[in-house]
Amino acid sequence: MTPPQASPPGTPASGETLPAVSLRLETLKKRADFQRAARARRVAMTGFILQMYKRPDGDAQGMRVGYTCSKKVGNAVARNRAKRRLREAARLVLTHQGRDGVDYVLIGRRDHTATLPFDKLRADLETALRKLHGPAR
RNA sequence: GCGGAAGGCCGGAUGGCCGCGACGUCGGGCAACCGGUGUCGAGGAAAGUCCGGACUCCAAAAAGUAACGGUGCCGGGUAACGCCCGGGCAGGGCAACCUGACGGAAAGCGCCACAGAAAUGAAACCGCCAACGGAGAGGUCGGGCAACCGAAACCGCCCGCGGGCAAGGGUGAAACGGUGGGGUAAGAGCCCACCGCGCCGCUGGCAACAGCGGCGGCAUGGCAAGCCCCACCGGGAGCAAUGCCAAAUAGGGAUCGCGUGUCGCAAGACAGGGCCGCUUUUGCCCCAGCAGAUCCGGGUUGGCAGCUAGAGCCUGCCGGGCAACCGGCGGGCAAGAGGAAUGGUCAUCGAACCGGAGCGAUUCGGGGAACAGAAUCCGGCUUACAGGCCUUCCGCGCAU
RNA sequence: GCUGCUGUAGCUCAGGGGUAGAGCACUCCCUUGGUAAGGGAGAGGUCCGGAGUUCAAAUCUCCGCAGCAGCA
Repeated sequence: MTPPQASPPGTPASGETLPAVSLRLETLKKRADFQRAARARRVAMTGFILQMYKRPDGDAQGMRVGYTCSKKVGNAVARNRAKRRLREAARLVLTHQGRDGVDYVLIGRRDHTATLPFDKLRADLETALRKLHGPAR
């Protein structure tokens, strides 16, 4: 999985100083990445649970996002809809406020992810990001 | 107008902005890729995975057969089906129409609890009947004025013995044809009529079957979604199949099987052995310290193909057919993801539903769409589903 | 996606056409100074749901609904 591409040792691996630059979103696909994020810091909101894993310095650059909607969320329609709304929220928020070198995982919740007003969902994501970015040091 | 039956269709619409997936194309870049642009992008059930196929692998195929499984009125349609169409029969409905796992119980085995006399070649609990024997309280007969005594031909009762009968009773889901009449000691298909049943013949039909006639004289209780018999069909596994590339690990261990002939220098040939349950035929493999089978352990949880044009769907005309469907000519449509694309938002219009006004047509405000998301692909079935539209038909009521 | 298996008392399971059972747990009583163990008595069921076959279905058949497992 993800062979290390050995970024130049001189590069400062801090994406934390450039929040205004819009970053490309890469989708998380490997099971191992999800499991690693699941052990990391998290914050729960009404519409979702956000997990954030800071990859070690020297790893590949770029921000990655994963989405998880298990069978607990509902049937196939509810799961897909929840995933799409999370994806749209991530596109609007994380491209501006996300950080480089970080894996985010958004987990859908039963009933709320698919029905919450989108503005609320988006605002919650911003709040959750502040909580995770703030005290983490 | 009210109530109902059948078949078919739709199942939110239009537009703007920002995004997503696939393919094509243009530009930039050595390349990874980036940017622009065009086209296409969920369903009637995409679902359940219940049937049938295509396709792939198990080495391939044919014939027969055993076991196992499936189907089950008849005929047709189809690549095939447990599907569809038409017909028959049975049941339901006033009708339109609907429903039906609908072969065989006189090949065999098995089961039929409880109750009941008896649960299937009948038997006989209560009961019915005549004869015989007994008894002698009643009627009766004889005697006597009467109390009473006696008799046993008749009527009825009681007891006994061996017979005849199965109509009636009661039990049960079911009791060895039903109803009526004759008949008899009492009864009984014992006889007769009708109905049912069975057999035979004729007619109609490809057939299931129907109609008519004759005969039999009741023999044939139910269950085959119990075993079974008969007819027909079926090899197994599944796209996470399967093939290829790359990476990685210790090419590890255990069990089973063969242990090998003749000719030939050899190649090979012939025996022999093995290979989808078995047999046969064709075919393929083996002859070595090995190759084979099964299992355990270890590694990888990457990429590409399979992967979307096929018995395809829709439709116009013509032809065949009652129809399902088939044939011909023409037109149109047709997603291909892979942690898995259809989303977000705004505007306009909007069905159900809720509230107000009105006798009502209607109108004002609120509200903002059911079940549900392609995962190899087709044909069906089944299940879920707010609401709406169209066509045909039936019954009742009113008018003519 | 594909393929299997299982649903019976609070829990673990029997029963495979004829009145629903066992063990543990629960309630009450006995025993003990008290508790456990032991003994006795008792309560507890839409047999996952709906149709069908049958006189009769937890059992046989069909259609659903849940839960669990396996397969790259």
